[in-house]
Amino acid sequence: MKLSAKHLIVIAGPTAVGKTDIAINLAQHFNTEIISADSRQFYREMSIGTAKPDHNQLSKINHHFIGQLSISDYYNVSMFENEVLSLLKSLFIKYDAVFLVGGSGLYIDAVCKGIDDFPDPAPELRSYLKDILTHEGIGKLQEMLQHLDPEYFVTVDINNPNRLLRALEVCHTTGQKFSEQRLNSQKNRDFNIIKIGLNLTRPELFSRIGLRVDQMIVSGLIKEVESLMSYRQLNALNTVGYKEIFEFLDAKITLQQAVENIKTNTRRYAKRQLTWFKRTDEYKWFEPSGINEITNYLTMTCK
RNA sequence: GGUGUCGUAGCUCAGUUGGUAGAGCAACGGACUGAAAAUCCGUGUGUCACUGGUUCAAUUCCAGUCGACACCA
Repeated sequence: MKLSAKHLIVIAGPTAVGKTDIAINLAQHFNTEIISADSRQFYREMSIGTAKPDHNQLSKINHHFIGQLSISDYYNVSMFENEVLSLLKSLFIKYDAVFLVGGSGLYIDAVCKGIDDFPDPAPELRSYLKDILTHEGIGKLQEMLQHLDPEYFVTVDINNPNRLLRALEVCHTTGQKFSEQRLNSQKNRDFNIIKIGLNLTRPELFSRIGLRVDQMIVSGLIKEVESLMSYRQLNALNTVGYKEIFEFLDAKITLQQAVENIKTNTRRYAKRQLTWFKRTDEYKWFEPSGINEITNYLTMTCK
């Protein structure tokens, strides 16, 4: 453990487990602020479908990185890392502990461990490579990568277009192999990091997901999605809760089917989140009802 | 009440001319360093309704029971 008196307390866990409420309680108890690490709550146009904290919740504790972007803004993990680090610098002047709360594992890891620096690829390059994918298929991308970076080619998720596009993008932009630049280096942070994971039994979690999706419909999800219809091609809207309602609005499926699909896709998302967080033993796991245990644990650990 | 059809995985269904069974979806497991609520990979989880009979062997053939549906009364 570092000698620094500053602590970043991470609260992670699957969607719908109850992170928002717990984090607010804890932030009140420790008298501090919350940084959100939720890659879809960044967007101000998406509220109901992302289960953003409501006005009442936001008024209790200062939240950062909620609704600071528009869905048409370009954004990525590296930008998040830099912005959070610079925000932390100023928050740690006022507070000894700050909470980082969310379900986006990659974003949390970028803040905690850092991410290798790559130059930003030109937007034209990205669309050029995407065109190749669309018109010539993934085989062509595989061929290109095998030629440009044979080392990465043998370890890459060969059928995953996103991985191939990214590697090619970096190779082309830098003129060097992706594998030579992706060092997976761990950056040192001048604050201590404490990681808390929240989880429930599967039946409890799945039941909460079902209830929350039903509640979203009641709260006006359809209207929210309808208002975004003309932006549907944007990446931010390639999101559970939005893509299914688009299909309903296209009259491709019934509302009932759309709701079922949202529940199913949310369950799968929750499972992927758990896979991410469980692959390290850095998290100390609690049930969301165990607020007292968490408070005690944090009080002890922060000393 | 009678006749007929059906009963196989969580769901929808296929199949076995008798050698204990397989698809889709769901589910489960995993990967993942600039799209990450994205993207990708892997895995059948089963008293073949029940009870008997025939047979070396029955999920398959036969009988009965139960259940579902349809038609006739």
